[in-house]
Amino acid sequence: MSVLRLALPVPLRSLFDYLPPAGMTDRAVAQLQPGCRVLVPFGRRQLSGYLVEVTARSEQPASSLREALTVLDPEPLPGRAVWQLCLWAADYYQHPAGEVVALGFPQTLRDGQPHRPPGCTAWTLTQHGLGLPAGALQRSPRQAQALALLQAAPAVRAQEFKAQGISNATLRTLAGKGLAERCTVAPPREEPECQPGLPLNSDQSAALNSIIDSWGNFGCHLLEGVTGSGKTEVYLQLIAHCLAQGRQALVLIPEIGLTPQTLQRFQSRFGAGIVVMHSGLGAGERYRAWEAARTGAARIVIGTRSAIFATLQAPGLIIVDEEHDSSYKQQDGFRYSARDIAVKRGQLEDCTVLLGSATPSLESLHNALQERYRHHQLARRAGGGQLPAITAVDVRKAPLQGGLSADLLAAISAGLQAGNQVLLFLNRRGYAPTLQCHDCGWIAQCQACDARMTVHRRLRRLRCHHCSAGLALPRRCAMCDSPRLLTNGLGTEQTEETLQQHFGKWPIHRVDSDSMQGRDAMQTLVREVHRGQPCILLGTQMLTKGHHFPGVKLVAVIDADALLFSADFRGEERMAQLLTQVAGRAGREGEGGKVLLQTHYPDHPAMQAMLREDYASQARRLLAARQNSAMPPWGRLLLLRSDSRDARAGENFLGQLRQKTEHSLPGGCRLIGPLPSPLQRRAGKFRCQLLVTAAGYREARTAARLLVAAAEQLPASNSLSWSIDVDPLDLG
DNA sequence: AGCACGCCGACT
DNA sequence: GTCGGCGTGCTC
Repeated sequence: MSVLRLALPVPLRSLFDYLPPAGMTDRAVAQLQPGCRVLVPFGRRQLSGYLVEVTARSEQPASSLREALTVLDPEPLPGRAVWQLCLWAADYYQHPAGEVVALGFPQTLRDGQPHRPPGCTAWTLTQHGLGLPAGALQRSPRQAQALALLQAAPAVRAQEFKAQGISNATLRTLAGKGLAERCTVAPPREEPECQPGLPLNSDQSAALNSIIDSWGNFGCHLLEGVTGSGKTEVYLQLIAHCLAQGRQALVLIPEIGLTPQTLQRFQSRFGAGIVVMHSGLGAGERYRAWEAARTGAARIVIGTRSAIFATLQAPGLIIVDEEHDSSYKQQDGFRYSARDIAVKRGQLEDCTVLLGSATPSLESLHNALQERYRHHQLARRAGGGQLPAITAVDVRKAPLQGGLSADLLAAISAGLQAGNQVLLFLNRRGYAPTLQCHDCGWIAQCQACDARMTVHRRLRRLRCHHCSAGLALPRRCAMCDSPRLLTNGLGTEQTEETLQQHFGKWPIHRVDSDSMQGRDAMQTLVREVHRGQPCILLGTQMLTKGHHFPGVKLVAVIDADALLFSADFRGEERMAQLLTQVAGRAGREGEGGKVLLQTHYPDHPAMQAMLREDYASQARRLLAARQNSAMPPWGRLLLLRSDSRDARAGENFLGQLRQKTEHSLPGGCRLIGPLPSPLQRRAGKFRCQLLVTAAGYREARTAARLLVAAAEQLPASNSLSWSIDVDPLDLG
């Protein structure tokens, strides 16, 4: 007896056993390969699962086994490496394998549709047509010509007939005689035509040559290059090398990093053969891109996080740009890190992996310093430009208008008058983070979260930035009915007003998720700013990611203090990355870039570090400090979260989990909690967490398996859900 | 996750 | 009398 063991796309970690479809021979069953999709009945519905193995017997009672309906794929669609990668990731992140594998498929295939590659129309000979001798149909020269083409290849694209002057009518005649028929074939492989690269400076060519020298096997490289040092040019020339070897390149970019600018740069260098994969794609486009990557029709695949699961026909290079960016880590459901999976994939595909950043994560830096990765540094700006000077603006006792000190206002004014562009960074959208009653002190809180509601004046609404709640801006206090309501603190909307008063005659562009609503709002803005006219750019992180504004000479951080007192152990790392990235927007072209940090704590060690050291040396210092606390990257973390309607249930659940597992965890593991999450109530649910620290990779993996097994055995009490986060980024 | 079954409130 | 609310239980 043969049993098909399947991974099903359901949130259940077990595999499911089925009998082979009725009528399938033992021989055919024995030849099935892992990764094939199999359509099965599941409860009252049908699902398309993935064959993990064919086994001789099942743990399940034979009577409970149901028959599979059909095997959907004669050959598995994911390549061997991606299949292995998915199983590895499912185990590493302790997530159901079926859901992981499904991520590598376009929606129609997940739904169990047969694989009909979206290709070009073509013609092929029928059985009858194949029987014709060469040189047949002499009485009709057009038909004979068409036949000759069809006899030379298994299928010929309609386009090629057209090119030969053979009309559709001729082909239809052949079809009418039962000799030929329509079919679809994969689009032809588009060959990129590499334009010559820009000249490289010595750092760039050293990095490029060193990576090329170690080409041909798995190897991971960290390219640490200051902002403006020309990392992208190194990527492009490395991709050109990869293409010349007949291999494909996969380029991952952060979620919002896919700017038309980036794409344009790739297109103008390589011309054809590029596909893009991101969440904005429609179902059809996505399928097309996926198929082009899988068949090799696409030579370069540029995509966001989930593109790491796209099968490639012949990968030679995987690039993770801005590898420190937190959007590589999925923050819900299957909480994977595309950057970490990229390194694993490089091993499985035996190809080169390149992680690039101006501000590498301490994880990657650690791997580089431990010589697990090759380390390449670009310390100079490509055009020879100077890195901007960073200065603190001490705002203690200084009067602030809309958060702007007199010094900053003067600097902005001077910049604009000199014909420069100015970039202001404020990582808080809305008008003000708090609405308070002046008479009784009442503060507008979200009903569903432990959070204050943000005032959005333009919209005349209060909104919670942690859930979807929103309500009309109240005119009177909810407690005492006083009409004297004040706003406390400030956001981009308010600062924009102040700027409007002072610099009304210059254009002021606010750039946050509220103001950049339209599909191409950002693109329109970028085009406008690139014209180079003096203006003010005021925005949140949105402004700093993936966009270059060469005309900006002055950058100011309006509230640098907001980054100073983070409870998270990564707080300082994040602050250094963010401020360095923001600062890097200044003076990209030529010289004279200036960066001002407004702060009440100019003497705070982290602030001093920003002023005196570059990122590279800060990062090394922070890395050393982490060693003492055995925090990542020296140690490993697992986070178990619970989510429940009632405040106690989650703490109970995690407490039991702790009791059940703490004596069997591998040595060196420590448990912290259960504790309420920093924002305990969110969207009406109470959140708790149990943090596990482990000494290393092996210990963390063992602990993860143990904890999940134990959690699954605990009674699934009402309205409680739990999840595990392996290598969590946010302990919140 | 779906999709059932199951047992209590406001409607034709 | 039913339509339907979502609690809870199962899926090889």
